[in-house]
Amino acid sequence: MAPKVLMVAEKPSIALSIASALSGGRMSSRRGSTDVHEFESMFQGFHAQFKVTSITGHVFSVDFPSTYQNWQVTDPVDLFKAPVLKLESNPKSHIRRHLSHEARGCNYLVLWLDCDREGENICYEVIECTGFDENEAGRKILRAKFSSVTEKDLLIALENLVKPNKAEALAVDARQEIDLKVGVAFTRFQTSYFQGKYGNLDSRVISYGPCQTPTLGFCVQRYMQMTTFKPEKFWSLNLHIIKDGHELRLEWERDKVFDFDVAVMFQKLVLDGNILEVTYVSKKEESKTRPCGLNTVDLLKVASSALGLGPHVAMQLAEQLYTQGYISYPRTESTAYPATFDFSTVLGAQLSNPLWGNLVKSLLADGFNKPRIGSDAGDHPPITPLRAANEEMLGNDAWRLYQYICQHFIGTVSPDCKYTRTKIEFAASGEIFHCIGQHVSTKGFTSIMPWMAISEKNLPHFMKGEKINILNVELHEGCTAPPDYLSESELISLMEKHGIGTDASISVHINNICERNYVQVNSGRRLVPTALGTTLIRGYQCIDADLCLPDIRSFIEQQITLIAKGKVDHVHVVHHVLQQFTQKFLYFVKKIENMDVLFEAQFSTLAESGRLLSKCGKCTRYMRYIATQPSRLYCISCEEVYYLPQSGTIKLYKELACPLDGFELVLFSMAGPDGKSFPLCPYCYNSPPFEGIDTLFGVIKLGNSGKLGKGAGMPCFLCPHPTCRHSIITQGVCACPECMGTLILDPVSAPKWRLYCNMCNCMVSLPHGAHRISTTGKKCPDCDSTIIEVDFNKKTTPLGDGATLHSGCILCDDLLHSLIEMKHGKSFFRRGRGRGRGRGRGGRSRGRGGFKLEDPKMSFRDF
DNA sequence: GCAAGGTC
Repeated sequence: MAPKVLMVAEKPSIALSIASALSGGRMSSRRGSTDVHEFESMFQGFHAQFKVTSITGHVFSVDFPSTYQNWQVTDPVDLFKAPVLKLESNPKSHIRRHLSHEARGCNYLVLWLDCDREGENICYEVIECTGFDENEAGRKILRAKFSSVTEKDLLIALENLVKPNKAEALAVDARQEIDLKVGVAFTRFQTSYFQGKYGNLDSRVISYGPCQTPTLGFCVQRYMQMTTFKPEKFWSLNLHIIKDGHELRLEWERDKVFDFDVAVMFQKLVLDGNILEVTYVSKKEESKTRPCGLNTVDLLKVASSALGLGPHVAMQLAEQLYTQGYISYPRTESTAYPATFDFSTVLGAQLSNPLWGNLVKSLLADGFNKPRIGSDAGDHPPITPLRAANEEMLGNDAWRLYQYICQHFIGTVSPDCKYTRTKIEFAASGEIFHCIGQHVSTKGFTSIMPWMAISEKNLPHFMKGEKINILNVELHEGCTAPPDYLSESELISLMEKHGIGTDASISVHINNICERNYVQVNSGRRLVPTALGTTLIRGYQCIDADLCLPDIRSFIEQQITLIAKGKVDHVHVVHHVLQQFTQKFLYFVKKIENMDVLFEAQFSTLAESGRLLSKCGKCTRYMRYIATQPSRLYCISCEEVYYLPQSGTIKLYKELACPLDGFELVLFSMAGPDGKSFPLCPYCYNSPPFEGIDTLFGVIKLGNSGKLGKGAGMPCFLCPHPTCRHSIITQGVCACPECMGTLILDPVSAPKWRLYCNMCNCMVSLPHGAHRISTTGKKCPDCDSTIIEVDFNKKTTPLGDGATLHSGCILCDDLLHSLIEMKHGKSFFRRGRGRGRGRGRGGRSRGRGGFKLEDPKMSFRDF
């Protein structure tokens, strides 16, 4: 039987290229989690059946077990020693199931992941999913090494399959674990510490990361240079002459001096001599070289500085252009084209362009230049256009980005720009002056990239030894100026230089520090650090400057490189690095007050922030509501913070209190005109009373998304399952007749509903056949308790035909009594003992306490 | 609620 070969690529586009190349275009494709291409061909000397499919980047990502997920319970320092789980990154895409299914019955697994460390790591993720075993007899795992996806390179790779490199994969495992533990530990600690003290930090989370923090560090460093800059006055000489009827200004060789008297002395010296002699005339052929291929970092820099598009947006647009087939893969480090690159075809696609079609035509006719040799990172070819496009097809921003990619590509195959540079030097009383002229002979690539053009400057003719009269010598006073805020483009260069982030992640880190409110993008796309950003960096500098220096990333990289090279065991390296970071963390915690004094000077404490809103259940005093993110309540006397759901508004809810803890309920309304509202208890929201349930009285998940959103409703808090149809008595405001505690609808007994009170463990049965219980929002005129509605299902009701909806007060028999009696002849509820809403506060009861459904003594009245 | 790295 013909052997079966499963091939897996890192992304769908590569799987398609591989299948087309190996099958000669004769394959069939079917849809799956990712597409599968099937064909038959020769493999290792045999006729074989091939399947080529792909994943979409990493299949797994690392995280902590659920026992470490609670911020209140877990001490961040414990995270350094915590176990780490690999979980499917995107469970909904079912990549794992897909690979496992496709691998069934296959004899060979060929891994076509990108040829870098991350790719090597993903190889082992794929192996894990397919169930292949390296030591298994009869099944083989092979790795294809390729530097481009041209047919030729892919066929060569197929002939030279190797084994995947475990050491490189382990280096990535190490990086993942270190990044996770360090990032999460510091983030949780400093978030809890500062959010628990200050009210106007205006960031949901005070994050720390070995990439994002040094990125912020660069912005703040420039800001510090600006604020500490001391301007200095300087003076220079502007010397003018007239030659062939043209006035000409000459540059002073000394440029500027910082002493006024010295400047005046030079001015006098030159004026007294009054004659200028040409001492040197040079004329040189110069050239400005055409660009190398375009990589991601250069694209992002141009997008920011010339097109005004931020890196995050630029990457989104590039991604869109790529998936629509207008450009090649946009995430690459390489500026060198592969040897087999087909320039004519790429150029040919641009012939129809109205702006540069003619230029392309002449390049194709006259023979275009081979691009300059750039650097080959072994990942993907430089970014080039593929299909022709116009503005209508792409939309303005995508079109401008596409246009640049085209111009750059055409530039790379155009001639260099050639020009003549003339320099004339003059002397006057021993002082040297000069002027420079430029004349372009070949525009070359600057025709298509006009912003790179050499400016023409014609000079009159000068002869060596020629003497010229000085027209005047002006003393110009200037002042040194501080540098401007760091531009995005400069930041990208710094990140690249220091190895912070990768081509794919640089834009993410910059976006992160913006979203966390550490920097703001100013006009001209310059990054202005916020008070929060500068305070954080100044704080790290006070405690441990390493934490915000780029070396922190290079240290990790250098350590894991030892693993990749097989020099040190990965467990040892991880242990060693984490031990160092644990020490740094403990020292940071110990010295946090040094950072805190900076925060104190900059921000308002929680006690000074927000406004009084709702009562604390512990001290019964009003708590302050802080609306800036993260929105929360702060009790000044208890010094406790209660976080609230974000992105919405909060107001007091009917002055009702939660029966479990006495905290006043608040109403959360989601943002937007149709935003739903949910009542919630601030205490329960922060520490859910029932295990596995997000919160009592409102909020949180419903629907498949598991998030608040369109279609979300109030869940049954007894049964957290999203499809549970049990409703709770709305907002739980019906009071228990015994103790005035809130009665909770018990779905366990459905369809024979019961209400139970978990304060006093009593229970009230409701009529059999009731299929919905809810509150009316109306109050009983007698006792001020809430009137409930009992909706009976006609078919099952023992009450007889016509029984539909009954309203009544749960405390005051009268209303309910009379209503029910009309149909039934007896009351459901015993008369309540108390009247009014006074309620003793019991201890907080966790879980369902002593409530026993089957215990008849507990039953208030078993109907 | 948290990192950084893939990719869509």
